[in-house]
Amino acid sequence: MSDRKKIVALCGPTAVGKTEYAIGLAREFNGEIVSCDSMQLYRYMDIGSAKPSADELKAARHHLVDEIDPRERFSAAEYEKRATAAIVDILGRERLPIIAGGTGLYLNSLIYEMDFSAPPEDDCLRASLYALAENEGPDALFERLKSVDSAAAERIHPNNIKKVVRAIESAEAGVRIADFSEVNKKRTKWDVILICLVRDREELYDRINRRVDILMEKGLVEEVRGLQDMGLDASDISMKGIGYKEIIGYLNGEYDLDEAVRLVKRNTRHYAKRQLTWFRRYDDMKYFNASEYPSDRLCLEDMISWLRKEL
RNA sequence: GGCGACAUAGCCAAGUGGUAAGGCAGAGGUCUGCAAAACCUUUAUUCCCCAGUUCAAAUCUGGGUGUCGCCU
Repeated sequence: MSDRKKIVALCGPTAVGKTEYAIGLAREFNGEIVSCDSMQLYRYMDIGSAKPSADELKAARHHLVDEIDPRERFSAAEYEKRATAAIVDILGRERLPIIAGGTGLYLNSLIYEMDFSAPPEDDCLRASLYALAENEGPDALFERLKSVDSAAAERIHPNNIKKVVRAIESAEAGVRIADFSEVNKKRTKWDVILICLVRDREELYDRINRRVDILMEKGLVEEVRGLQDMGLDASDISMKGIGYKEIIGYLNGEYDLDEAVRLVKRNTRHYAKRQLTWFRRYDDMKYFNASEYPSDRLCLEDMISWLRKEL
């Protein structure tokens, strides 16, 4: 049909088993994996982010894993740039890019033309806006948003201070942030075939709970201690990741280790649920429920044969 | 066997005569430069059971059942 190239995106909630499936697809279709994961990007954060193992990284070429120093500030805009470069590179070598991961906003930036031209963060202004919310309440901050961008005020909840601040910051610099619902132009460089791997909720939650226990056995606490020794603390973006922020709380003496583990499990379950909500926005998503197959191998085979027809 | 306390949603729990707080878990959702973030919505026609008092009972009375504690 069109001369646009087809690429694949394998998404799904955390702990569903994406890594293994993505490698399976990469092997079958001469592909390379472009990670779409806001935490696996960071170096030194191997255990908590459930990064692919050394063997898995060898089994297929991975991009955007282990690329960023956790002390750096990263953003969706930055991801979009790097991932686009990786995809162009892979296509240039006549191989299939397979986007794999669960970070919805990042994925979205590769499917749709998102306008990241809005001004970047202004720390000084942000600090004063947060201070305003702190001292005079979220409503005072919200009034300011109304005066500079009434359309944004229509769709942002007054309590969502982070978003209100961003909208004010952008509007006062001259660019009103766009409404997500208006982002409907697909990217012109490629067509993304969307696949979502899911499992029955109960099974997924069970996998999450078990995975957290495994991360603990692998030495998550030691990993976090090491990151603290590197100078990282709760204020770093990378340390907002699930598994990191809770262990930091434990190391700071806010609660005991059992409580930290309970929080990691709970927050991971909540996260998986939010991811599933996000993916529902894509009408053209093809779902594979691994719980409906007797084995992962058979599910992967089914996925491969479906994809073969699509490519 | 005796005495006492308690019994409210999957869990924790407030409520001592005026029509069931809150938290957690669960479910649904929002999303344009921190996204594993941030935020929103939602969950008991009924308070262990039976009878009684009252205009009105989760709240008071009697009986039953159960749990826990203490004593023998």
